[in-house]
Amino acid sequence: MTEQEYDFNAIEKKWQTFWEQNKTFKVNDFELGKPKFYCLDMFPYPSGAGLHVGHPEGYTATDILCRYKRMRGFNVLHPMGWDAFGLPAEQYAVETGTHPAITTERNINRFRQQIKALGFSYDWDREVNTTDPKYYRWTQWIFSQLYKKGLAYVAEVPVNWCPALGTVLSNEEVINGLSERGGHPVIRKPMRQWMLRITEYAERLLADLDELDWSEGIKEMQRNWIGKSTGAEVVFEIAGSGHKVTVYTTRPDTLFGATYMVLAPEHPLVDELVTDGQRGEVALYREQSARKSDMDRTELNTEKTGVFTGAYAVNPVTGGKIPVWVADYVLISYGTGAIMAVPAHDTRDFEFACKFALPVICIIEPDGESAVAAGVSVDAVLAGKACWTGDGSLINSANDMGLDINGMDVERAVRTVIEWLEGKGIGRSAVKYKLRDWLFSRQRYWGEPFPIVHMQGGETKLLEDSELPVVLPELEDFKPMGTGEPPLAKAKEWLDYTDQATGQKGVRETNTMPQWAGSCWYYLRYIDPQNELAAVTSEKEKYWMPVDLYVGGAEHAVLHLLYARFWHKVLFDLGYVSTKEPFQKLVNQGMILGLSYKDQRGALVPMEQVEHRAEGVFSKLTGEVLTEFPAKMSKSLKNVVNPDDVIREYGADSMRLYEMFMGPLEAVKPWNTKGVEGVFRFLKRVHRMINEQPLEKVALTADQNRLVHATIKKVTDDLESMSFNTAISQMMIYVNEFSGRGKVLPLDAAETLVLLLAPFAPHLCEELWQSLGHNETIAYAAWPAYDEKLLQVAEVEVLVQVSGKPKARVMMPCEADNGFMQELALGQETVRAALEGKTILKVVCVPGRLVNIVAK
RNA sequence: GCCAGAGUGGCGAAAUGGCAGACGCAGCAGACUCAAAAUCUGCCGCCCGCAAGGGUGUGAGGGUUCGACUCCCUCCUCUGGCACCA
Repeated sequence: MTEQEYDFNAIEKKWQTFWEQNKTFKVNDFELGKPKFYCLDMFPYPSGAGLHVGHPEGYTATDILCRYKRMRGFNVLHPMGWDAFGLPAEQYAVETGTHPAITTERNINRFRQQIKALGFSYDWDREVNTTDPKYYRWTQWIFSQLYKKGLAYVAEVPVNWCPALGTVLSNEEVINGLSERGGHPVIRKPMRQWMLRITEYAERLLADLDELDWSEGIKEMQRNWIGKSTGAEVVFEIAGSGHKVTVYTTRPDTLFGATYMVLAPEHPLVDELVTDGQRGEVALYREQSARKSDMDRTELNTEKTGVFTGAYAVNPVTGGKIPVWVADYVLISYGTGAIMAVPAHDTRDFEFACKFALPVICIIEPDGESAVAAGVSVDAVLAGKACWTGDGSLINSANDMGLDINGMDVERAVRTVIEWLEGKGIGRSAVKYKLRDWLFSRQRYWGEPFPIVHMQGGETKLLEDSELPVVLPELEDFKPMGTGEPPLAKAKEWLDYTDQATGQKGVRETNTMPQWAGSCWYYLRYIDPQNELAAVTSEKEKYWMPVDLYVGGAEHAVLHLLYARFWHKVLFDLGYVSTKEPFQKLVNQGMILGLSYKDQRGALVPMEQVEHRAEGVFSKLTGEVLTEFPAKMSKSLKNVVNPDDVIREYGADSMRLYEMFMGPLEAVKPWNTKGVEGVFRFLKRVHRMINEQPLEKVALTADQNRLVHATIKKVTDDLESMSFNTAISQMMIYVNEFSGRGKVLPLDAAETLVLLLAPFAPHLCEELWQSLGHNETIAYAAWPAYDEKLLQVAEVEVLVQVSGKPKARVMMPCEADNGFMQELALGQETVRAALEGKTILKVVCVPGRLVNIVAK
């Protein structure tokens, strides 16, 4: 055979064209006799910067799995699309006047071309784009369903208003009180907003997590976000007035230790309760805390503030009067916006009580042992000089109204107090969640319009399904008004609406939906992307759902995944989808970091000032020694790796293989271009081996056969568990064994390798498969099977240890029994020498592995 | 502060109770070459030793076990998330 170079460029172009022209990866619904496999990637936001090396990591993993599943006879749904609404395109439009639709289309084309260059086996006929009216028509339709079900409502709520950007921002877009883009200050401002009642689904969103095959870490993050707590609501009377205040507490057992009460500054009863003497001070305090930005709130975290209202509440178990304070460490948005303060057993209350000299009454004697472990003095707690939040024994907790919990532990006391309160009708057990309703409107242009019209009569009208989509109007000027009025308010003609039936006039809703909307249901649209009569037809939905595997970055651990689950559950309740949960299995790929450098003072040094020498890494400017460390890729450090460059130099197959070889998919790992050269060498070797070594139809030796079957087993098992890195290692071992200049290569060994490697390096393997004489694509060739019997060896090397120290290695039959092993081991000269003058206490035999002789 | 995850050679890592460091990168030595690239061969945790060999070693300390990177307890460090949620 003639020498051929591994021309990855020609090979990759050839097969990408082949797949495209032959629609190799077009998938049909309802394939007979094939199990389905729905494998989903988190679709990208097509930014102007193009793909970075993080995107292909997850995409490569899913592509390998999809190609493997096809070879195993699965009907595989593997689609791609674009999450294209969002702020960057709109900002760009404001700056340049370029319509976001144009920017978006340009970016999508770039992304599509970059993704195709990696040879992913997507069914491109199912591509979706959230900004396409044919798509967002159904996003609007789902909103209609939410609205009809009473899950969408308008409320005046405080939002993150950024005056510099002239828009509200979501909580995720605000970092330490500054806007994520531009770093402008953000203030709280009440505005009329659309909200979605996600809180109504809090319990199910929490409970159904248990059935999902997600990492415990992600599930725990969702649980914490939903933040369920159980406790009690207790009614306190305000002395000398008819008012009652309900507080929420998780520790009703500590009621005897409640020495004051705190209301949130925004609590509606503050005005009613405040005494004339305190009115001025309270008003001032409320004003101050209302003005506090998010940044102030986080920074002032440490120091507690508050003022006395002058009013007193009556502790319902002691009958004692306790002062009512106003303080912003109590949040109006959680619980009832009012608390009973138990400084002896709550760290925040303790801090506050110390600062304002409020009484501290200990009513739980700490467990001695746990107090010692926590470094807390029991005497100090009993004297009210220290705070104890752990378990213990109740003291000073009895009254003459039939309640006595002295001596009980916390758990029993909680139950007893709740029963007592319920009996008296002044309290009840209660469940609270941290989860808040979802602020669902934005004052932006580049988002889905709401299917809502405000009629002249004041009525809010939901548009008929036949009136969808409400298409975004063309605008010349995308700038926000600065008043909080959305840019759509400028689309004068579009705004006017006339009801076809009644002739009534109205004005369209000018807010748009947040970027999350489109991504809440895209996995359903892939199933039936062209359907103009429904978001998805029921038969197809039943066939494909749920998503069997969902892969994406952990940055969406809470929000996207929670929002999508919420919508899915609503659609489930309405009978539009057949599964309770959308994503059965979820895997989060770890971030790929760039190599970064810092100088002696710890200052970051950009890549272009870094010089590599044999002795180490130095700064080109100062000549000082630099330290290498992995950090997030960033424009400022100039350490962003562009996949295009990698593909140009080493090819898409090397790029794919390297990203999988770096380490476990879920681990965070640093990029090292030198590593790409390693897998590139491996692929060159495979290419050379099959093209240049004499290929013969010869029988494999027993050792070769064992390696072939062991490799099939290892690669198969590793693919099932998504351990791509070790599967690649095994194939390297295989190639190291079979390759060599002039060495005869058994045809079976060659074919098996090409089949096993095909999901990882599909272009090269299609080419090699063809050169091995196959006319069909390898994409649907049968996955090799292994024979467990061929993995077995007649004899194994067994390690003989004396008291744990290796002393000899002995070949023994695999099925040797303990007696035989022991005898053989004791017969070894080195073993006998080591046992000289010692008594054997015990012999441990592990068949096929080792013999350990314990002697003294 | 709370929750989760992770700490193994110069580097990415492997081994989930049985010979730590497979596989790869970098490095060193050699072959081929006028030379370079590519390719091939060998070495490659640390310490002592010319070597044979010995000692030591998976963040630290303790425990369970014939045997621990792996299981249990305490602590330290790093990463991610949440953060006055009563």
